[in-house]
Amino acid sequence: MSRNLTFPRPLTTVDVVILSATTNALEVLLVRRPDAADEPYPKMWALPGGFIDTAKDADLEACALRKLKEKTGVQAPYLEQLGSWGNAKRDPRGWSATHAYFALMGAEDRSRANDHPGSQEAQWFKVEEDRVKERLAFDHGEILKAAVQRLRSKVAYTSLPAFLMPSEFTLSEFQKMHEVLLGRTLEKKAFRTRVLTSELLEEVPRKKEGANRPAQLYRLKNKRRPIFFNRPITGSAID
Amino acid sequence: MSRNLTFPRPLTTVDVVILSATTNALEVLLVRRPDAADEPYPKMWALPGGFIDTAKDADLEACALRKLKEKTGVQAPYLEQLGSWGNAKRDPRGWSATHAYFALMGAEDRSRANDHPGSQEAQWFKVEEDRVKERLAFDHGEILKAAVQRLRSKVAYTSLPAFLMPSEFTLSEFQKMHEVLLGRTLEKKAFRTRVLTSELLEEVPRKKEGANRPAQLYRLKNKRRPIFFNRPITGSAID
DNA sequence: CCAATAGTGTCTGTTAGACAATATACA
DNA sequence: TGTATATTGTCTAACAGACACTATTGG
Repeated sequence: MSRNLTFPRPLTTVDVVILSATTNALEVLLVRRPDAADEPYPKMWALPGGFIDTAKDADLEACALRKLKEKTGVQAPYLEQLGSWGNAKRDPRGWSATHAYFALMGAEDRSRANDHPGSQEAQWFKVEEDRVKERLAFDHGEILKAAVQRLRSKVAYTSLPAFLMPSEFTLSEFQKMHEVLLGRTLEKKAFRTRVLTSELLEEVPRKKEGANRPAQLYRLKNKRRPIFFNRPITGSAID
Repeated sequence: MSRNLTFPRPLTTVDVVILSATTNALEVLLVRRPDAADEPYPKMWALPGGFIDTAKDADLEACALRKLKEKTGVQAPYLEQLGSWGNAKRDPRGWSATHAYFALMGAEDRSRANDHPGSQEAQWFKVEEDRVKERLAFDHGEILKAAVQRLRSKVAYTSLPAFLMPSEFTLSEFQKMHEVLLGRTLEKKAFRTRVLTSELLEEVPRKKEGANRPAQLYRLKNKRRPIFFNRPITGSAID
């Protein structure tokens, strides 16, 4: 069957869609492609990623984490395998396949990423709908789109938005994050009941003060695993 | 950054977890590894799959479909990307990564697969819990487990079980399929209401006769896309 | 009539959606 | 007190879970 090792091997990369959010918008971290004659898509913006280092990377996830760390200095954000894309045309150098991951980064990690002295020019781009304004290298636009769609669809039935929050936050801030991701307002009471009756958050003995009634601060009970709700929250009907 | 093309390229394969079901159990199609000196895991059972043919395969999914067709003769079953597995140890020949897919095959396609004169010994194995009795080649046991878990978790909130049914079936048979996959009985009324109020099925003008009241036969409205329910069906509570 | 399976009626419990009402800060 | 935001109360609708009941076939 497989007169195996003689098959030409596809180029293999790992790319990471690193997402974070301001109070207004979802953002993605992109890096600029090198400007060299032998590099495809020179100077264009692209997802952080690149070839697997078979000497350093024990497995695919380790490779994704390495790239994440190199670009942002962040060790352990929420990380999920997104899918893989491979075909004959996506890379002008030949048949190539990429293993894509997506990472969510809270406010503290986001600032750390901003301070990180990367070897490559890197910048946060606002995500509108499911794309950035720039045309990206390779099929990275498509991969970004898949990541954003995955995140958006999971917002309705998981606690993923929690991984985009700072370490302490109010319920209103948490609701606002959901609304930014969904692009739609949510019903306050339904949101609060849902969140508070789940085992997602715990109170911290502090309030956020302002020119109004202070708001209870909460933090995540489990910084690693998302929780799954068994009914979606959608705000108004989708029809 | 990437002094790229000089990196050693991992071995790259595509594997397919082909699932079908009898009225009693979920089953998976496995093939026997060749018995040759230069082949790893000789004579062991493994998932159908193998190297990408960069000349023939336009993309990863085309490669998965090609392997599916080669092993079963089936053209277009339900096919979904499952994930990728890659590390230094899974293949003794070196750093390797596989892109895994999973396919669901209805009764007719299942018989067609049985009749298909494959180039390699192939056989259906009963899946118990989330494994087969045999130890599989490579990390295929782990990949199978992921496929079965994905299928099982989707049973509760999608119409995936429909893709394991024959082209016409009764609601009782459909319910039984759910029960086989979940390993738990379901409440008849809740099941029927859920299915019938969705847009999943349409009646065919025929009944299934037996030594009892004849049952209405139904068929899938859309043979390609699953539908998503917005509440899970679980039978008894999960606690 | 009996056995067996198909199919329905109806009540309860949970939780999202809508929206009004109340609470607590600062200025 | 007024303004702003936090927090709660309450009613409704949708739908799963439980379980009893009726329907329709062959033997």
